[in-house]
Amino acid sequence: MQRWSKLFIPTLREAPADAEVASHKFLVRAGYIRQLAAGIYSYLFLAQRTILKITDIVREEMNTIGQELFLPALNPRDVWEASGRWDVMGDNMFRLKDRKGADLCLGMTHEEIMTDIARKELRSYKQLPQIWYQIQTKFRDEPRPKSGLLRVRQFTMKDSYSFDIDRAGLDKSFDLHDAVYRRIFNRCGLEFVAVEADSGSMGGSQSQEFMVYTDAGEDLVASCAKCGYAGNLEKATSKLEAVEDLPANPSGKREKVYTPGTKTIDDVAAFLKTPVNNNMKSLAFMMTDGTSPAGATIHRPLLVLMRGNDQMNEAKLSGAVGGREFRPMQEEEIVKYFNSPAGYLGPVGLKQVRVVENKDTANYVGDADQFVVVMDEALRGRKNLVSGANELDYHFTGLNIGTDFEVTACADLRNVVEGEGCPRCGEALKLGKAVEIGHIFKLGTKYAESMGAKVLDSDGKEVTVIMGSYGIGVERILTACIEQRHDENGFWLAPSIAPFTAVVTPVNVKDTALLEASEKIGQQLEAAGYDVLLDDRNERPGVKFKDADLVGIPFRINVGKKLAEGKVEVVERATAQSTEVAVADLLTHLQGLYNPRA
RNA sequence: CGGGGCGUAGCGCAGCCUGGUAGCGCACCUGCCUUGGGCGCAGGGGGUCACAGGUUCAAAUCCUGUCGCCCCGACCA
Repeated sequence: MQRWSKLFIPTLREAPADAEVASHKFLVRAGYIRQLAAGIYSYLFLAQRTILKITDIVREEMNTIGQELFLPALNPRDVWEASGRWDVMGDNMFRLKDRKGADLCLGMTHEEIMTDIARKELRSYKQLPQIWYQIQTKFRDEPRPKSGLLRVRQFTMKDSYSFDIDRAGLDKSFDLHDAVYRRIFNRCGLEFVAVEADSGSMGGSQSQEFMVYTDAGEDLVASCAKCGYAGNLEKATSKLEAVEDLPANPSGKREKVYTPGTKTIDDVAAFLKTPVNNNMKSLAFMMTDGTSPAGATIHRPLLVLMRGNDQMNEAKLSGAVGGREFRPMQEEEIVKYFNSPAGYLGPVGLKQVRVVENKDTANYVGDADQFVVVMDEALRGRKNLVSGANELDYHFTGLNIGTDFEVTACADLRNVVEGEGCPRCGEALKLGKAVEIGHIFKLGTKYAESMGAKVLDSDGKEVTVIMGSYGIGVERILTACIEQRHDENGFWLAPSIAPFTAVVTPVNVKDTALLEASEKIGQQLEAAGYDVLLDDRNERPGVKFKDADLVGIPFRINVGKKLAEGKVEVVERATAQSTEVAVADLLTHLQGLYNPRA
């Protein structure tokens, strides 16, 4: 049992002016954290206690499927060069030199180090599968740290890596993590959703994020309350209502129409008196596409075709062009490639690349001025569309795919809009901001291949091991809990991760009967497995109640004037519900609310 | 990296425009008082005014530069 009067719990009446989100304000006010620099925080006593409780849960659950290691945060350059990520990580990686001038970095994640161990030590399929995990500090030089502990430059991550001999093994390792993650987040008292996610340039085949809905979040998630479908906006799709096509032009062919001063889709639709979704929006980008024989980066024009009132998702486009980088065209580039001012662009008459499929991504074959044209799925099968004619003040009507223009590829590119139908069951989708607290995905052979992690299979043949990568942001569990469980006075953590499960509050410590009874109660609860904080400070009751409400402890036991009748008061922080309980019944009563030994 | 804002006591802020003794609330220390929702009274401690340079008899205040922090955007394995 700890005595508040002896502890360092620096609570504040006011939040620092630079705190915006609830978790940040309360973590500072409740004396959990103090900032050292942008995105770098010291964890004080209460924070450290809850983080240890969280990692205890993580460790306990992870031990059911894997083995804990502890790997260096300080990494030599060559390991990261072996995977190719020394360059890829760019400014996001902290880099330093040792006294001999050798390059080192601080680990952002540990695929490289784990794979390095695997390639040096694993020899046979008989040693597989393996699941190795660690709980370690990670360093990322975020361009913009923000929102307290939500986006920081130094944080704790549980990261694990699976090594399997085949796809089926990887599927199993993935499913094991999925199940364990659900248990971990449930035990921490989080309401979360598992969502389909974009695997990005990691090249994974399946990727799932664990998200907590909160306005403090930076991701957008679409989910279906009926069937449970959920997807990151970068991945989510929806059932779209069919759009009625316009009738064909009387000529049966496309027609060029004079549309003076109509630079936006809405202008064109209004001018032609056609629904916006019968218009095709043309978005022009410049894309990098490999290097020329001379070593120069090739820049290639990229045209994206969307329905008139759809928004394009950049992550989806990135996937559609094999992860190549792109940016919007500048005005003079538009004129150069389209021979037309912006506002009247369209796909008709553009020179296009040929596509040669290889095993990973499409190869574009053609001169550097030849276009890649990617069309959104929502346009597939549509007829008699309207689009710019690549000429000032003119648009085409009656455009048909295959007749009037070709596309290089067709892909899902649009952002789902709230209220659209769930792709599985048709129910209206909900869209909300969310924080990512965990991510599991199938890496495949990306690192094992580039770094040469191979074993012999049962036929004596050398095969590359298949990997998965699985992360949990430890501090984000804490912040997400606070975002989910707070009011104007403070927050309440789940008893499993709260720094203390109960605070015993003698209303007046000068009254020795109250203090002694409180101590006795505290000892009794400790014996039953509760972490008890005794608020023995010589403060007025109001001060103690305010502090207790602030710091996240789920239960409070008030020891006051009713003690004369043998009664104390149990207050549940989450509901503010207060119950008078005879001291003799206190333990049973509390166990009914939460039993640490259960 | 682009845009905006802010740096004055532990926290929240005023003072700066119009240069002249550095202030307020909370917190902290001492004493008294009080004890069921941040109580009251009296006394007290604490600030190189982010840093550097300049202007001036005199700079928290005006000028220049630098650093730091926050917000929006870009970015984000």
